[in-house]
Amino acid sequence: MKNYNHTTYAILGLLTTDCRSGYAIKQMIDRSLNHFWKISYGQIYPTLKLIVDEGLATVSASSEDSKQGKNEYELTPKGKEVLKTWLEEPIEQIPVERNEILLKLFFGSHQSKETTTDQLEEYKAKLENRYAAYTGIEEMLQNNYGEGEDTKYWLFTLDYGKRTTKAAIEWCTVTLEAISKEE
Amino acid sequence: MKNYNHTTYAILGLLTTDCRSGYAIKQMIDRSLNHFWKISYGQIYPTLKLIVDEGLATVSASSEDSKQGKNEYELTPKGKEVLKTWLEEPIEQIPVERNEILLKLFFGSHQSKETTTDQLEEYKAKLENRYAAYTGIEEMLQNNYGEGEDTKYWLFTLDYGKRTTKAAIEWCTVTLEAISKEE
DNA sequence: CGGGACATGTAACGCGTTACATGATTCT
DNA sequence: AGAATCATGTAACGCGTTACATGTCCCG
Repeated sequence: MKNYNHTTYAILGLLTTDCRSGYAIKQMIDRSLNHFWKISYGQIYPTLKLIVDEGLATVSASSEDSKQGKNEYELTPKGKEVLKTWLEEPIEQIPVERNEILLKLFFGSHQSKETTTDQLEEYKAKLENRYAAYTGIEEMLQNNYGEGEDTKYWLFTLDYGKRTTKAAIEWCTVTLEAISKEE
Repeated sequence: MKNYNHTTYAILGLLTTDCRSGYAIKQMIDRSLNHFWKISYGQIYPTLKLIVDEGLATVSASSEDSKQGKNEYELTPKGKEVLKTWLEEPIEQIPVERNEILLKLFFGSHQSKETTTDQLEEYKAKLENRYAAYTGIEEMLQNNYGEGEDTKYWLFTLDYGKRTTKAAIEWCTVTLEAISKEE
């Protein structure tokens, strides 16, 4: 079976949910997968085209409604099979995330101490916002979709985001303390 | 002042340490920055060329030694200034790391439960290896470089890796428990 | 009737990886 | 002599972002 890139599998997976259009996929990712995935329209539309070309989905060019340029996609059996095959494959390697603040901190001896602490404070504030956003999504999921089988898995991924973000926040706290204390 | 990409700043920063050649830079990153940065030769050599073209470093084409194709780079005052300016700039945004296992888990309702747990177990094992590697680097740093001003900052970045990795390992544990218990 | 959300799409560009190509030095 | 490591470099390719272009629908 042919291999596709992760973006393709992500879209294939989202087509199993209520997302039926490129726009809906973008929204879903921005709202519910944003802690571990992101995507741009510049990828979505060409990839949807590829998916149709490969026979993994069909597109109904909104034949019934007034032609408001709204496309609805539906997975074919082949598309479902490709998705399932990928899901069953073992994971490759864990990625190295490039982190700008750690890169700057690595060269911290060339910074003023004030700059270092400012950057850490700002990073911490951003992480706290992120954490709050995750909590918000979590509550939304628990209220709106409490029934579905999917929800359970979506909450698992959120928990990952919360735990790692919390650990990063704690790191900011102790690092700031260490820097200020040493003086 | 002109802007460069993060790869360029990373190399500029490493040129302030003992790393003087492309090969040494690659080794340093693989050994000591691998928890938050990586780079390939395909980037290093063209970037070093750019850095010289821009007057941020000079290259001594190993004039003295037998011409064994070994280049030594040295930052110019301008290069130091560019680096410092970048270090003082506030950080942009925190990146979204794409995570294959979370993507698969998000679609976990389409997997067999066994596949899900296998993937989580494997991910956990890889995280544990990573954690052990960090501990190893930490010990090496504390033994070999205990004196330098840089070491303190390098240990901060390692601590970040350890804390977030540990949080991810704990997440694996509780998620595996939740999945096995629910049945 | 104007603004915001909905909706689709493309082209240019930047970045990074991979594979390839080459050759010197060092160790056994 | 052969292998491993040191060392530099390029070309092709894949992926993703950004900016641009276009148009509809719905609410007030």
